[in-house]
Formats: sequence, structure tokens, C-alpha cells
Amino acid sequence: MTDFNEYFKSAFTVDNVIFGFDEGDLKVLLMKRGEEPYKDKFALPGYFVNPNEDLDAAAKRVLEQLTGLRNVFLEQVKTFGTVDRHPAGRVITIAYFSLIKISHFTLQPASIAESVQWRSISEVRGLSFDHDEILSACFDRLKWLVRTRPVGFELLPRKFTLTELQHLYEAILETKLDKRNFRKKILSMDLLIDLDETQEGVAHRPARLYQFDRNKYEQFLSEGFSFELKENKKKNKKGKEESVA
Amino acid sequence: MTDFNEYFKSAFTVDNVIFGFDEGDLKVLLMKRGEEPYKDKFALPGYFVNPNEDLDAAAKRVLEQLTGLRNVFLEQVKTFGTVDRHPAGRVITIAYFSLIKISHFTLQPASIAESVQWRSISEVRGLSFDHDEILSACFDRLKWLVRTRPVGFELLPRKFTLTELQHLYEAILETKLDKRNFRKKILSMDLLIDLDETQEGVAHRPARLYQFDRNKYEQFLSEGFSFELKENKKKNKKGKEESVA
DNA sequence: TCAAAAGTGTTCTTATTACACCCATGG
DNA sequence: CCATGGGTGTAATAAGAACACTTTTGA
Repeated sequence: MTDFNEYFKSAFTVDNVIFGFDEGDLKVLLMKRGEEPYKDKFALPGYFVNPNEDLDAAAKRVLEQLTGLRNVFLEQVKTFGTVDRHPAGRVITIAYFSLIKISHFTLQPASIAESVQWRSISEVRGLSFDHDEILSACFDRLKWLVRTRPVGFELLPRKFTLTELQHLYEAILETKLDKRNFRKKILSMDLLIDLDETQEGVAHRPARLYQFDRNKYEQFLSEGFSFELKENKKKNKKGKEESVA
Repeated sequence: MTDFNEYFKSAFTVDNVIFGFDEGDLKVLLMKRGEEPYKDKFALPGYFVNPNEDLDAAAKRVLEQLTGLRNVFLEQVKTFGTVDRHPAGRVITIAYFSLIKISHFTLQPASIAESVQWRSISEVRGLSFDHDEILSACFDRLKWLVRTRPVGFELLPRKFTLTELQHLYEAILETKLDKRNFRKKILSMDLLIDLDETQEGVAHRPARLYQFDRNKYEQFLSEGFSFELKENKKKNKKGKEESVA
């Protein structure tokens, strides 16, 4: 009979890609490591899962300890477990990503403020461990999710303008969108509440403010509605070579 | 300083949802457990990941030991890790799914043939551990994947008819499709090789045989082509109540 | 009065849907 | 000659893409 004890010598961690949106830019929260391995290099926030803790709970804990936020969008993405990914032994990590409103965010323990940074996703590279790969997997997932479910709103303040929403989509999808078509599409879904308010203190015509109507979305969902923004399709080629007489 | 040793007392397994397609029906390969816990109940094939083994390698190993097949479509889906999911201790499992051509499959060790079964996905329930939940997550992923990438062919013999392909999609998506529209769409992608052969020994007009053109697909991919079958959209409702004067 | 971003419709093109009959084969 | 599934096209509708000017505000 196999000695199962040999298998009970591993550990697992959760790593959390925390996305935020600010100044028209998609950002990720990173921590500078205080200890070896990878001391003084940046890494995704993460920690060991406690022996009596569910995976999702561990991811929530990591997020809350760092940001003070609860009830935040959080989803498991993928598990990374190559044999040599961690110098301390066999450690696999379950990657999560979360979406937070950067405006709601204040660093919790002032002591670590120094070592925590928002960084534009386009500038991040050279992270510790296999975190570049993890970030990339989570970003891919976000790209897919944002076209499939109305999660973009998690990254915006409660009240936002259509232009802000469009910029958010452009940042995530890394593409430009047509203003009129974007508005038409979003408004036709009938998921936004027009607050009948406008921006204040801007040096141009102030924009109307909207709010995501979560109740209506839940109701539409239950009626079989599916949120969908098309992928910008590059032309599917079409030329057929008939090879048979 | 934390005692990290406390964390190195866990184990992980891989579980593999192996899909096959036969007689117009989507099937899953299950094993009857020979030992406690859950003795004599059915479970997904899976096993502990060895200390020096990558996760993907473990999933491949489990698949190959059972089916003798290599170079098979295999993808990680999700990790399940509630604290009490395994009676032997803290064991999280990384779920994979694979797609195999059932016609290529012969059970490897005859000794275990008794305990291995293909079961229609619609009939499977009451699996060991949290395997019902795992199966359901993998099936959802397959539904998504089959509309997004040309993976259906992994489940069919090399040569197949368009009707077989349609039945496969219908089984996976759990819906009926229109014959003419389905054919038009599939053929317009120009990813099938018309073999200019027909079925033999059928008691009706024999159908043409086709083969998936993997090379062309790779080429199209690199040109930005994206495989896509639409979800059957239930009507998005549209009625707007204007709440503002 | 200028700069800056907000806001707004129409036309064209492409993709999706709905739908019914004749054909080829084996028994 | 009959039963069985194979194979085919068109018209209507819906969704997406392209595109430019006027409006409102603060400075």
C-alpha cells in the first residue's frame, strides 16, 4: 500500500491580481517583498492558505488585509504548480483576481504603505516567482469577462460618465472604440440608471452621470438575457480553393 | 517569525473529466472506487500529484494510465479546496478535462475494466467527494470552449459527417440546431477538408466525409481569425421606462 | 471667444434566422 | 417502392461598422 504521508508535505498559497482603474489606466496592486526569496522585488499580494481555511476565504483575507475592502468582485482564475516555482518547497498557488474601486481604497497598515504600489498594467514586468505569468492569465480572463458580464462597473465609482466607461473598456480591451456605437450599445442594454446629474468643476461641457442597475441586471439574467460585447473581429478570410472537380 | 512548517502538511490531487462522444451522446469516464472513502461509489479518475511532478504532467499521467492515450486535448479548469472535502486531510484538487476519441479508446489494464465505465453526462449524479460539482464546472467550460475554439473535432473520429458534427454540438450545447444554418456556418469557416468519400453500409443515402484541417486553422489563427459559434440568444428585452421628464 | 469634451443619427454592410423539398441508398 | 437520413437556397431581419458636426461649459 502506498505511503500517503509522502503526499502530505506540500503547501499552497493564493495570489491575488487586484485591478483598479484610474486616470484612464488599468492598474494592478503590487507589493515589494520584504524577505527572501526575491527580497526587494515586486510581487502579487498573496499568502499561504491556512490549514483550516477555504481557498476563496484565503483570497478574501489577503485582499481585506491589504485594502480593508470586503464584498468585492473576486474570482478564481488558474492554479500554477510547476515543481520548482518556489524555493521553499513544493508550493502551488491558486491565482485569483479582484476588481476594486480605486477611490474606495486606502492602504490599511500605514507601516506597509511604502512597499505597496499601484502600477499601470502596461508597465509591469519582472515580478517575483511566476507572477508575470499569473498576471497575464488574469488579465486575459478579465478581457474575456468584461465582454461577457457587466463587471466593468466594479472598477468605476458608483456614479460615472459614459466616457469614463468607454475609457475603461478601451484600457481593458487594449483597443479604441467608436463613441457613438459604444453609447448606443451600452444604453440599448437598458442596464444604466440615468441619474439626471452632471459632472461639476470640469473645464468643458459636463457629462451626465449614470449608475449601474444591478437589480435590473439580476432580473434580466433570470429572464435569459446575456450581456455581450462583440470582439472586434478581424476579417475572417473567405476565399475557398476548390480542390475537387 | 511564522512557522512555515505548519503549511507544508497538505496534499493535492488532479481529477480529470474525460469526455467522449458516442451514439449521439456526450459521455464521461468514471471509475468505481475500490477503497474507502466512498468505496464502491463512482468518482472521476484522479490521483495524488507526485512531489516532483508538474500539475499538467500529473493530469496527463492519470489520463494515460487509464486510457493509454497521449497527445490528447487537456486543459485545467478549476481548483477545488474546501477544508473538509477529503477525509484524509487537507487535500485540494486541480480539475482538468480532456477530450478523447472514444473509438481510439481501449481500457488499459484489463484488471480494472470492471470498475471503469462510460456514462452519459445526463445520467451522472451522486459521485464521490465534490465530484458532481467538478463535473459540472468542466461541462460548463466545455460548453464555452466548443463555441470559441474548434475543439469539437477532438471528440470525433478523424473522418466524420456534418450530421455527426452537428449532433455533437447539440449534445454539448444541449440545444437543437438548424441543419442548413449549421452547415452554412461551419463550411463558411473553411476549416474542413472534404474528403470526397462517403459513408458505407448505411441504410440511406450515404453522407460525405470530412476532416478537420488543423494546419489551416493554425494559419488562420496567426492571421487573427477567431472561431465563433453564436450563443442562441434569447431575446434581449428592450422596453425602456423613462423615469425622468 | 476659445479650448475641450459631450452628445447625437443615418446609411451601409454583414451575420443570423426561419423555413421545405428533392436525392441517394439499402432493404 | 419505401423508409431513412443527406443535402440544398433564398428572403427577411437584426446587429455591427463607419462616419462629422453642434452643444455646453470654464477659463
